[in-house]
Amino acid sequence: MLSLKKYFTEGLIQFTILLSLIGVRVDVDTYLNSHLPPLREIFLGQSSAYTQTQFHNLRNTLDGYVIHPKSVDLDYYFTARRLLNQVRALDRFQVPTTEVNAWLVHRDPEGSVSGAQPSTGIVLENGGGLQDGTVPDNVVRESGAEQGFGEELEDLGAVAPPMNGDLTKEDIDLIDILWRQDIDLGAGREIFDYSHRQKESDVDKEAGSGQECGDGWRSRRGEEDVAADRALLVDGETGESFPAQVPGVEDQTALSLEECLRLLEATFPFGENSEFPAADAPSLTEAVPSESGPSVVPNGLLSPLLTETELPFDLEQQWQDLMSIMETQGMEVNSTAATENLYNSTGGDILTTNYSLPPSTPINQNVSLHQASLGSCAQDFPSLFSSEIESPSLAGSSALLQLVPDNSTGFSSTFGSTNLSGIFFPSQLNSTVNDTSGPDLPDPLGGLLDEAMLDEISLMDLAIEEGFNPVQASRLEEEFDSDSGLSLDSSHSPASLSSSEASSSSSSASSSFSEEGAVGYNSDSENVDFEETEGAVGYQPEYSKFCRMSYQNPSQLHYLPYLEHVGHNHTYNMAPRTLETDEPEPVSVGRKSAKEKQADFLDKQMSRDEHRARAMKIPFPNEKIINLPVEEFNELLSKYQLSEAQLSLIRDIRRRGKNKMAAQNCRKRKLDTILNLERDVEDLQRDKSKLLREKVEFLRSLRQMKQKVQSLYQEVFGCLRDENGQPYSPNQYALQYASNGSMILIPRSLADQQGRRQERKQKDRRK
DNA sequence: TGCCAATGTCATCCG
DNA sequence: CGCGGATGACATTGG
Repeated sequence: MLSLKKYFTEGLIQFTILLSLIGVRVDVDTYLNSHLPPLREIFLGQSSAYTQTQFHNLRNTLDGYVIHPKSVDLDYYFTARRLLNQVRALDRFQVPTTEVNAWLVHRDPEGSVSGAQPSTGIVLENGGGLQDGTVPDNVVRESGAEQGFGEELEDLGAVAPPMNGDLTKEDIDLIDILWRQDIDLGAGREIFDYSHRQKESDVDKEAGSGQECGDGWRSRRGEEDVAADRALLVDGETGESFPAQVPGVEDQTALSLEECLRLLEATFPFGENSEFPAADAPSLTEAVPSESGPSVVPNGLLSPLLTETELPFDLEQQWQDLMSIMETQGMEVNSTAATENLYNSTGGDILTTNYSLPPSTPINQNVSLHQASLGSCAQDFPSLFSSEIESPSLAGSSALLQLVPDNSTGFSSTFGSTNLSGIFFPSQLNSTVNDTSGPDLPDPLGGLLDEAMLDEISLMDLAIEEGFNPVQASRLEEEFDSDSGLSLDSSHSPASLSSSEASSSSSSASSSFSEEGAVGYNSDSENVDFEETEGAVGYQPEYSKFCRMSYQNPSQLHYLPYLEHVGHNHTYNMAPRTLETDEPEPVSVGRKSAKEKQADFLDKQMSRDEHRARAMKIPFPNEKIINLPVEEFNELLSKYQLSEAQLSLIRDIRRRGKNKMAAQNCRKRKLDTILNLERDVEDLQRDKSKLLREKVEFLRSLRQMKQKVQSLYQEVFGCLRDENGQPYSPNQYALQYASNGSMILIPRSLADQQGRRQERKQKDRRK
């Protein structure tokens, strides 16, 4: 039997969770223009047990959302609404202002290092370009990436799904006509969209907080194009504008090599986490001492998400993803002039001599990177590279060009010995001449951002959208101001309601509401000594406030003054006058018609047990029968000479009365349990949504970093020249980080070898 | 009159 | 073993 009960209880919980989940995903109330009651209403019932008489006009639902079916809690309501607004604010993809400022503060003091631009997301969102890799033009690819970003936003649910609202066919036709009339005025069709208008009106109604939520929606449609013209990118949700300049991508042609390296460092702050060993590098490189002091690493380059939050997945995984994505995409993004120089035929002949060189016979040219300058520097090379390069003695026949950054220590600490060649120059490049059109392989990160996940996020956002409508507050206040139909005592104020309910819900929030037991709901009673007022029903004032049985309206109470401070006297089994004496007396004296009315009224209010008690001439009120402790109850019984039938009835009354209270408590508990579960589900969904959003942000940051690294790598690589002043072919050579922080140029075959070795290691480690 | 939500009651379990 | 709380199931009530 116990297991059976447990089964049912768990079944109830599961059912509740299931319904909540359904209620989120199938947002009946909002998105389906439902004529159905809100979901909660479906399984909790439309009306309220305790507020029916108080809020019979309220329907207990505002905009389809139940505040509390049993007792309205304004504190909770407004708190929930405020929190909901905050959550909605979280919902928007935006870089908080403080974080943007942090980026600016941490920027490399040299203004030329504009790769450290503060805009975290959109403009650097070139991952799309990385993925398709077929568009040779950077600018085009960037715009495509922006589109991809927009789609991503939409996938994330940041954009309200289209809905038809309550449109009838006439409405649609009218809209069509109006639209055709206005279309030449430049009005977009969407302004006739009912949902759009509704959303806007909602936004307008949202004071304060609405600004952040709603404006973005408008700006998404209205300002998007304008923003693009202004070279500003507008966050689809927040409406924040970001400068569209992407110095990190295009303007870096003007960067010095030194700065680029610093950028590289800052872009990869993984430091000790870098798992790329220096195993093979020392044999290939000859360390050149660093010339500079402590490195200046603009950590601010990193997305604040990366630095301030716990990474959702480990860096190792990120590295692997980075490796794979770079391998698949290779140099495809690189279409700048500098890169193209790498592939022109002029350098080919010279480089071919190096191709045949065995990797075991490297020579160092000892070219310090800081001596070179990056960018479209092809014409500057003769002057840029010192005689060391041109010197045959130094160059020898080696294909190994050692590049030493001026802050090599920082480099080594951050990169270790990293086979960048494995990252940037996939093996396919060795066999393919067309470097600009890399293999169109799926982005390994794409799996993390697949549609399913984005759909999930979208649903989560929808779930978050489900909540208190801004209109609800005002409506609730109106309802409160209006005649609620019952105001029995002074404690019956919104404040006392909310406070008492708050205490109840706070206790239940800690999952301990059941510990209060059957009498747990009278603890916060204001008129504790109500029991002294004879005739009060057995259950507690807290309960009586919500009890439907106490449906006397104030006017009736007017001529029942003795009930004013009792309030719920429907279980009286005696006429009021007789109660003071505790003596059995004929009930209906009938001296006056008013008195008769009173008696009739009381008769109607009396429960069956009270009628029975009166019929059996039980000499004390049912309240005492029910609520007295056993000892006192027995004492009371002993005072009177009662027949067996009377005693039996009294025991029944006591049993039923207690059970009645127990049932009420039980129902309230059940309801609280369901509500708490519902709240928990909402909280969990909110958390999940938040985490998913953070994940997306991380992935976006990672993509930015990859892109930065890629472009910087290409910058660096493009500036390298062999002893003849010709650029190296990325087909044959690759840059690699050595353990000592230096950067070396090694033949591609060697780099591929190392890359494969590392891959194997990673696989082993995963196992 | 039927529906439905709220409430009451009974039976039962359980501490 | 009786008391009383808890609770599922059913009955009653009232809108």
